Amino acid sequence: MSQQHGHGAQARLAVSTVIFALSPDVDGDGVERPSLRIPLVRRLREPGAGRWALPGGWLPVDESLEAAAARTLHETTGLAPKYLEQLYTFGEPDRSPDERVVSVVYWALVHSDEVERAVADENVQWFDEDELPHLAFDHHEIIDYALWRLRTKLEYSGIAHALLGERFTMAELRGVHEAVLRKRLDPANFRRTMEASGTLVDTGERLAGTRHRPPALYRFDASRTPAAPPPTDAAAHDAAHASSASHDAAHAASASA
Amino acid sequence: MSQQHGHGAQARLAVSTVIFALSPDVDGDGVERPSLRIPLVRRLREPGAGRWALPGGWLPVDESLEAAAARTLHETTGLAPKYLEQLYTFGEPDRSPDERVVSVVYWALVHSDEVERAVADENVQWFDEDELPHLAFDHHEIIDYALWRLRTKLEYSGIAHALLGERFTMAELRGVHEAVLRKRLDPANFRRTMEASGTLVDTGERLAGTRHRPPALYRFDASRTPAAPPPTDAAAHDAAHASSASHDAAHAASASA
DNA sequence: TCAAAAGTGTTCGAACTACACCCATGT
DNA sequence: ACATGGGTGTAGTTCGAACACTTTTGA
Repeated sequence: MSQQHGHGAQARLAVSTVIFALSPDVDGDGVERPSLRIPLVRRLREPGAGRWALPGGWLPVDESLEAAAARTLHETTGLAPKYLEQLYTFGEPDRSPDERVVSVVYWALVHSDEVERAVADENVQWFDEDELPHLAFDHHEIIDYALWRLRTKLEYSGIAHALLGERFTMAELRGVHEAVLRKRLDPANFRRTMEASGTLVDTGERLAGTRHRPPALYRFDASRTPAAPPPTDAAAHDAAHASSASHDAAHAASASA
Repeated sequence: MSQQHGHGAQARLAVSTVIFALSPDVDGDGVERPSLRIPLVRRLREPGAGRWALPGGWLPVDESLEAAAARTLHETTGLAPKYLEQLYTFGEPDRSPDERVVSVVYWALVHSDEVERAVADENVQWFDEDELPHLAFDHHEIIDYALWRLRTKLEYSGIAHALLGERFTMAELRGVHEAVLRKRLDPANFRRTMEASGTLVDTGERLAGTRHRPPALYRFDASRTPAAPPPTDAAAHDAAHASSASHDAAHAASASA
């Protein structure tokens, strides 16, 4: 029952992404606390023309959800995400004034290394996490949710490195945590916690040019990641690292009774 | 760019639900360990006709995602879910042989009180969690993921009660945890952990008719639930309790650059 | 030699585990 | 009275927070 609606009266499927990156370190010496930044695009057509919105687009019939999110991200920022994960699917019937649109939303983390190359013109701008403009639709709620996810996940998972470059100091890594969690962390305890996680590798190199004692440079070792969740491969919610394809799996609607 | 595809070449949107309930307690005295059961429907048409699949259907244009999941659940089991939450959206292009189908999957917990009334005929059957039949599409992966979610969430959230009735003993609640987590729990420590969570209320009543000392009956107090996540109201992933509407929010595809 | 961050050691208390033990009821 | 789960007490352990302290560099 209630199955055949014909292909005409369907909701349209969109994919959007909440992209996070760190503000460039002003001094380059790690003294300044970095802040979280999010790129938004200006809507050029109705509904919501002129307002800022999340980068996204309609889902092409032959493209996977994750691939669409990655493409969107690249088209907007010019960068490749180091981390990409499905966030939630928003689909209230009344969210878009004209037609029914269901949006599968992803969230992404981008290297600070490459942020300098980021696109930014009059229609694409990066906003500070706590200085967001008036947004189209309910994109503000979506971003709030993505921020909550990021903060929650940071506390039990080693994703902070995805916002840094290949090599980083312990202080830089701590700076990411402090910026995201919005609170100071004890350097001694932070170091021990990270070392205990076993996901960091001391490269042997040290960062010269600081005003004082040169800190060790670490890199993240993905192979040492704890245990990944059992489900659909990279399991979307609590695993892994972008790029790895096939988060998604098949399914088709089934008859009821 | 890459925006207008026309309304013809779209993916179709389906909603499915993984429903969990406890097997009826055989003896009624809580001695038997209950087990998790999942209702499946037999597909009547191609593709995958004859195979078992998750209850679900096409998304009507004017129905919210959650409402569609709840309706599906009711049509299949004849019951109302006590807990309903979005799980993940599956959308690989090749999952369904004929056309592109994107499925928004929910998971639900159902009262054991009402499970007796559950529908079950030749096209709707309840299967034990570890005795699933050959499933259509990748529904097995989806169920595995839902099971992982259930187990993970049980450990930090008080959702176990949603599988029981209004009033329950501490041993029954522990039985749910043991059945879901597949391991024995220390009765003393379990009791203290639950009492410390502050979400249980002693009704003052006691369960008579047991072979020995009558245990106290508790009920769950939703108002004492810890702090709900900030985002979109009930916040889908880590909050809340079904029924409460408006998980979802608006969004429409936006132009890029 | 001094400032400042890198990095180490130690103590404290909360939270969880294991397990001994008493309590109340039906038979 | 006794078997059986209901329910309480308590000691050991683990883990993170707090903070004193030593090390290493540039200026």
